[in-house]
Amino acid sequence: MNVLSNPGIRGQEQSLPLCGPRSVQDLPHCPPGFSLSSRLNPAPMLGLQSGQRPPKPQRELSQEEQQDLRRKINSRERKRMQDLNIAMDSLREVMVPYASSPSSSSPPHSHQAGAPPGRRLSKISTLVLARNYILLLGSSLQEMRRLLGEVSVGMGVNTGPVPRLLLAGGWPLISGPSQLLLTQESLLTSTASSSSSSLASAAKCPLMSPGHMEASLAPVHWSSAGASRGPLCPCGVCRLPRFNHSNPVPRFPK
DNA sequence: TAGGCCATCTGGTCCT
DNA sequence: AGGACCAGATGGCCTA
Repeated sequence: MNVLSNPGIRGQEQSLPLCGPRSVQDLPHCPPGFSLSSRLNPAPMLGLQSGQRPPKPQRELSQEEQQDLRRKINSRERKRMQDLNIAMDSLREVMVPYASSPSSSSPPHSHQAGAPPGRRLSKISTLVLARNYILLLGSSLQEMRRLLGEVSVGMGVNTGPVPRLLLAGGWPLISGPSQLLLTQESLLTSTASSSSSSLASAAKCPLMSPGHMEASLAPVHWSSAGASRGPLCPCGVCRLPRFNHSNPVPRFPK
């Protein structure tokens, strides 16, 4: 039986290896020639080029040893992905205060009684939002520095107490990541359904399109003025002003 | 029912 | 050698 077919068990800490069509439980049914890896069961390399050393002869592992090793590898991979999901959840907590499922231990689409409305941000949405939020913070910092300079010049002092604008908390920029989601429009129709539909339209976001993903890595120049005036992205996720990427930068080489 | 999102398994590659 | 990381494959769940 595949535990994935058991609702509610997904995402929970699995101390035991999964049983399923692709689990180690079915290894005995694997076709001839199946190998866990070239390291576990060194087989002739089909694409071995001349000059390359053939793999060192290694001890053949028994079927039980192979299964144990495969369980260990699977367990590590599961743990790794769970850690990744934990980190993603912590990022979601920062980005989306109304996330319905704060923990990855809950089914991603569950609508349990008592759970807050709305849907958990997808991974891609979380990452795009985080990126945009970081960019916005950077531009806010720049704007703050610029205004601080103006205030200092106006007061005729170079150094002095923090301007009252800052002390009063009236900074006209962004107050938190949720502002990336709760635009004026969404505030007017502030319902969970609108949030869900906005998230559903994330896939249509031009910023998230494959082509734009490349360009979106380029440095962008934001300003609070531009953020308040420019046309907003039609997708419901980022809801950020469109901007032009003039100098796309290459990805980091793998 | 199709599409999106996800967890898991798996084999390969790289690093320590 | 063992672990981390990655990407492809697969199948389940959910929503429109």
